[in-house]
Amino acid sequence: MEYNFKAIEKKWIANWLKNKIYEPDLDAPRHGRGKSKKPFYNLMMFPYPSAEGLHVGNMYAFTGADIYGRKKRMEGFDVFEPIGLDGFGIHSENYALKINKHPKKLAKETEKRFYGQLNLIGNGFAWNEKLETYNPEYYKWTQWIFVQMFKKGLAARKKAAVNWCPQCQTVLADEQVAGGECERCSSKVIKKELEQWFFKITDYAQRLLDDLEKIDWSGRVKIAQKNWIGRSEGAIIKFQIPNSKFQIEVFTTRPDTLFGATYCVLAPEHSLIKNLESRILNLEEIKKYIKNAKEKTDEERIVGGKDKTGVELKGIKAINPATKEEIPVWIADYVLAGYGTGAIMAVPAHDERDMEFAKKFNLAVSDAPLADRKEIIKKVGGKKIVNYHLRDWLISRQRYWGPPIPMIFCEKCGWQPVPEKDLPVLLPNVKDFRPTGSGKSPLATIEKFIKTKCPKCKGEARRETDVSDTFLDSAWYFFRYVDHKNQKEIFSSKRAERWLPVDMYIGGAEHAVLHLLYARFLTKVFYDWGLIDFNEPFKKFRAHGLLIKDGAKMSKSRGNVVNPDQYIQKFGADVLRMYLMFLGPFEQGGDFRDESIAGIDRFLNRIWKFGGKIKITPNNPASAGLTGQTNQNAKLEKLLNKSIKKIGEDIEQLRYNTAISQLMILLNEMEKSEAVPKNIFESFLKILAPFASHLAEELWEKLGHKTSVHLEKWPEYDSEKTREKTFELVIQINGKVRAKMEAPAEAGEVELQELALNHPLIKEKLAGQPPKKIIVVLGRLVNIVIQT
RNA sequence: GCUGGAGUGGUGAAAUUGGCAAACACACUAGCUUCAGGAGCUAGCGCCGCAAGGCUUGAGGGUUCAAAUCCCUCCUCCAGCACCA
Repeated sequence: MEYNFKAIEKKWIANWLKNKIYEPDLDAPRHGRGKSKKPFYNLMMFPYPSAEGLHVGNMYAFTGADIYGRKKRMEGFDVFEPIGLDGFGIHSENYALKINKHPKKLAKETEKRFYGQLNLIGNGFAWNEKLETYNPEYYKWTQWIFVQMFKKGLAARKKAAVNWCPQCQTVLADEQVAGGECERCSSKVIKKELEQWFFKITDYAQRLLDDLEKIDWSGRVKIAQKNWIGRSEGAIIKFQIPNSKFQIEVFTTRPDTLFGATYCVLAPEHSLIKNLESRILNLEEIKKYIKNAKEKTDEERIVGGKDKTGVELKGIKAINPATKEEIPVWIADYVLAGYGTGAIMAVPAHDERDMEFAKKFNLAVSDAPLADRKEIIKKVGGKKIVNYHLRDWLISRQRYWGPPIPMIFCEKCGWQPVPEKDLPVLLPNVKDFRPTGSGKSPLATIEKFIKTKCPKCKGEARRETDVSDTFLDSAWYFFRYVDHKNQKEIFSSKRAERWLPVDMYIGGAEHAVLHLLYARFLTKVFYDWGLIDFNEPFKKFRAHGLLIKDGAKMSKSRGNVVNPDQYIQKFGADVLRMYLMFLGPFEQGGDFRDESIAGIDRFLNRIWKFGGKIKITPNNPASAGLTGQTNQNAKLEKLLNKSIKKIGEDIEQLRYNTAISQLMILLNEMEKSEAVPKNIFESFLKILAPFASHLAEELWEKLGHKTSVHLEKWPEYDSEKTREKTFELVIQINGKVRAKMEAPAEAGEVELQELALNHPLIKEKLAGQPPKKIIVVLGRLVNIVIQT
């Protein structure tokens, strides 16, 4: 009978749903008591639903995560594997703009489509707990978080030069600018001076850095976060401006080079410049330079970096506190306003950039010796400080498709949070959701929305019209999964205590300094508020690799994006799942090539045929007597035990490619048998089950089982049975293989040496020459070293 | 420039962490089979060589009885950060 994957997969998807085999009891007591099992929160990064449908990259990530979860379930854990949609935000909204469909309408359609597809990929999702970030039941709590942040002093409005994407017509957080381009639409980002809402993630910089030590995460992601936080230790040193009350405060990591500081440089935005205006002799020139610098994009400032620009503040000098010499003061845009004090002391002898600048403008270069690192700061009245590269999280977005920021401005009382009882602030259903281009959100055009009462004085007031960053939605969704219907509180502490923190999290490395950093931040904030008793959200995180097609990353612009639907249609979900996992190590990614799917398709068909044809003998092969078949069974049993061990270890390390190859080796061997003991075939189905979830289930049922193979216990291996009685002894002469022979596994050094020296081929090669040295590696090889 | 990671057959990749390089597949070749199809089965398949044999893990050197694996020098590719003082 042909393997009818369509019917079989459909049958089991319905069966699993009906029997709720992937729905843990979220309220079960923690563990130990009664029948409740140990909880295991198996999380994957929820997708943002683009209308093109599920990307094969999503399926790759989800399959890898699901296999891990399925094994944990079989190991006796109560596995919780939720799914949802990150449907609010610029990505979804930009697509809505492109096809000119209202985001709300589009969301309903993509939701249906995505859930339909996700239902077909063979994952063990807890469908009852699904959530979408654009539902008021969800974003009510996103807004609640904002209100608490404000009340606790962690949300504040600041005027700053912020990133502005001219295409998306909104501001962006630093983390959402990659190489000077908008993370979403790849437009060049420009700087704008605007007043915006920020979350004070910088208050948590040190904790975010320190706690990286205690979590089990992919190394590359930890390193990326560490670099992003960018701690550097240094000092602030003051340079007095003669005949004035002003000083230039500079930040340096090398105070010991102070003697070589031959000029100072201020960032063009530096506030001191205004104070000194009356004394600047070339004020016009300076003003022109400042104006120019502000209009440059980041890109221009960086690319222009090779050719530094700057203007001297004529009439202004500064005194080097170490040498007491008067040195010139410049402004230049190679000094950044947002880092350190926005001013530097330039030491051309020890800094390439300063040297470049000095050369261009013919400034003095000093080769003064280094000062003593320990004392110098005190001597010149400086102070030690720690600086971070991390900036505060810019949370405002001048867009439509997000949770309105729940704040109200009153002329009398200032900014007031919307009272909790009035949440959610519903996103109004406007017709024109397009960005206005005026620097304001589309909500700013809706009088009815804006006009409100001040919660404090009840006077006339207006609402904030910006929405919050979509990364706020996704920074806490894993908390909500455990209690997504709760409308009284963000989540119950009972459920959080049972299920959180997340045991295993799998997702893309591209979120290293975005989602993964924000989620850690909010978790620490929740901890400080007493909502939870842990301060890291994900105990274990593994970044999966990237799927490549035709040698390049899949992207719409290249037109090489693979949609899983057609493959599921043609081969079935099991084949696609296994094919994706067979491509290469999960954490490394792989090259998607149509032609190689055939190998997995054949493999699963062979399993199917084998399951239909084989004669199955009773469990105990020893009782069958000493026949040739028994020898074959003993061999099979040994291979099975080895396979259970290897596949178990491979899954634990996400090395699914080698686990699958071991399954193939096992099938190859089983096919050589005329009859296979029932217990061996059953074990094979169990270790196959995490990979080919439907096929394994169908064959399991065919063996007469009434319950799901996915609820079976993961087989144990007998280490006694993985051990061979003999091994192939490799005999080398001067490190080159000259002969091989069977040798007893127990053989000692002397015995192996004897065996090697007496081997006819070796005897011939040696021709009576005495060995200089003999190295014996037990259970492996003998290397005979002779004179050459 | 800085920080990580990686370079192994025609292709995707394995290699018990210093012990037989190329497992498992794809593609290819030959044969069988077939109501001819992108099906199934069998065998072969790193390179040179008729063979014995020799060579082979980006390049070069080193350590070792033994190196894809450790050390040094260099080259290439990928990812992230980048005028952060």
